[in-house]
Amino acid sequence: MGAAPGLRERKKLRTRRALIEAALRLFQENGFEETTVAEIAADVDVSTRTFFSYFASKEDVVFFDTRSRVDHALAVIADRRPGEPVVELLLRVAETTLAFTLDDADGSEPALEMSSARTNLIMSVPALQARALHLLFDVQRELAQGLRRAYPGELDPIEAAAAVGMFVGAVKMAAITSRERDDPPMVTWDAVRRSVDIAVNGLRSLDRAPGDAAGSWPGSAGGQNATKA
Amino acid sequence: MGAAPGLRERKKLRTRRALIEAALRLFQENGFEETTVAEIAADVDVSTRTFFSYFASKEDVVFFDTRSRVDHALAVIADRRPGEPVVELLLRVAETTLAFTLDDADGSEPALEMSSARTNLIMSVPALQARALHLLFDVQRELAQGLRRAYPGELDPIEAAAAVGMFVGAVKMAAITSRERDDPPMVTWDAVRRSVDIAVNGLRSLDRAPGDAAGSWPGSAGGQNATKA
DNA sequence: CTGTGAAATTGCAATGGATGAAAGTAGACA
DNA sequence: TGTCTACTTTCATCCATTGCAATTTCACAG
Repeated sequence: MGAAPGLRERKKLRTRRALIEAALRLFQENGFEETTVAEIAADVDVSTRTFFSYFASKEDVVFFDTRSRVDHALAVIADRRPGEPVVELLLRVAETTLAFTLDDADGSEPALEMSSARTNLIMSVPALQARALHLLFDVQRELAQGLRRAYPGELDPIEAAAAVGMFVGAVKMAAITSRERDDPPMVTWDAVRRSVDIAVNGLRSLDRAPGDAAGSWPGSAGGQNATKA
Repeated sequence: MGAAPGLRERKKLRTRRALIEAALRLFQENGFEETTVAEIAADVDVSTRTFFSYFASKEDVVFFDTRSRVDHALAVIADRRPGEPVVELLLRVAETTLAFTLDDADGSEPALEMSSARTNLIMSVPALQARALHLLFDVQRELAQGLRRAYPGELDPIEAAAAVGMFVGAVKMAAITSRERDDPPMVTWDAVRRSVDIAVNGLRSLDRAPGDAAGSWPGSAGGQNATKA
């Protein structure tokens, strides 16, 4: 790979990171809308104009590490195991992506703590919410395309799109619903598992007699945590 | 309901409609970004400031009829038939909402033609895409809540959220994927039906031997249209 | 070293969306 | 007819975002 990054590159990386850190800190301390791009730039001692040569918008700083995570997921899909069912692959993508994220998505920052704070920030700022949803949408298209390529002749574009859409859709709504109720991480985690079960087994499974075994993930709580209805 | 709308109300309605029509027309003719709010306002002979007392943002004019459609869907959910399975209800919500939309979502406008042109506009303008996704997200939360209320004791918040998320997610991605390839309406329609089938039967159903009967909607083409993979 | 070209940064001006405040105007209503 | 109130208009201002031209800073060949 690239041997000598070169001063220029290093400097750019440093500036980028500084902008990210300053931005996230200021957003935390003073709020997103309250913080102006000028302030962020000033904090890093660059011109406002420079900020926009690093990020397309004020919102985008917050999602600085999205790309690497998506690429990771796409890689897993591209390397799908021969004969592996679509469900299995999607499950594996979810697992590994999470692991990758918790590990160290980019190359710095205390992933775990920051991740949570950032999620709160995103959920509480409409503009960020919108950006996140838009980003997620584009990601889904990429995933669907990757899935299609991984199963040539077996999965048509519509099926791939629907599969990704329902999987992501289920997890997204479940996760958000859980976080909204201030569920502790473990409970939210279980909510995600359950939503995956539902996606795997279909909407029909919701109408079968409750107490119906459906666990499809190793370690699933079994889909039975009757949260306060 | 309200008997005499009163001149004041009528005038307000008229202004609102005029703004919507002017905006959509200008967006069509000159493009979304190219059109300024000032131009729209000028076209209707009101101040720019007034525009913002009718719509929170430039984007929002485009989604003027979303509210009524959502309310319609929520009404269907609230009136769910006793003993009706969740899947059935969701299917029915989709059906009736579509019918309602084609009919006459608001009270004017040639629903069909406009609908398509508007979708194209939305899909081609990032800002509108983002707004649409954000709106859809909020809608999903409302639907999930409605669903939860419609099945007290039978559906916990997570299940309701996951159900709505996967259903909407599947349909959204399938529909968009189809439109992107310029599929004719009929084909797109079939794509939606197939995505519903997948959501109903679960991701597992994708890995079963192809040619597996799965039609769950009256008139479904059978989920077999092998679109050019 | 040193010149030179490419890449990055900066300053500056302008556009346009969005909001707050004060003042004006016109229906609603007694 | 004369308020009361809702809706508009003006006016001022903030701030994100972008284009442009000038300037600075590396990378690199000579």
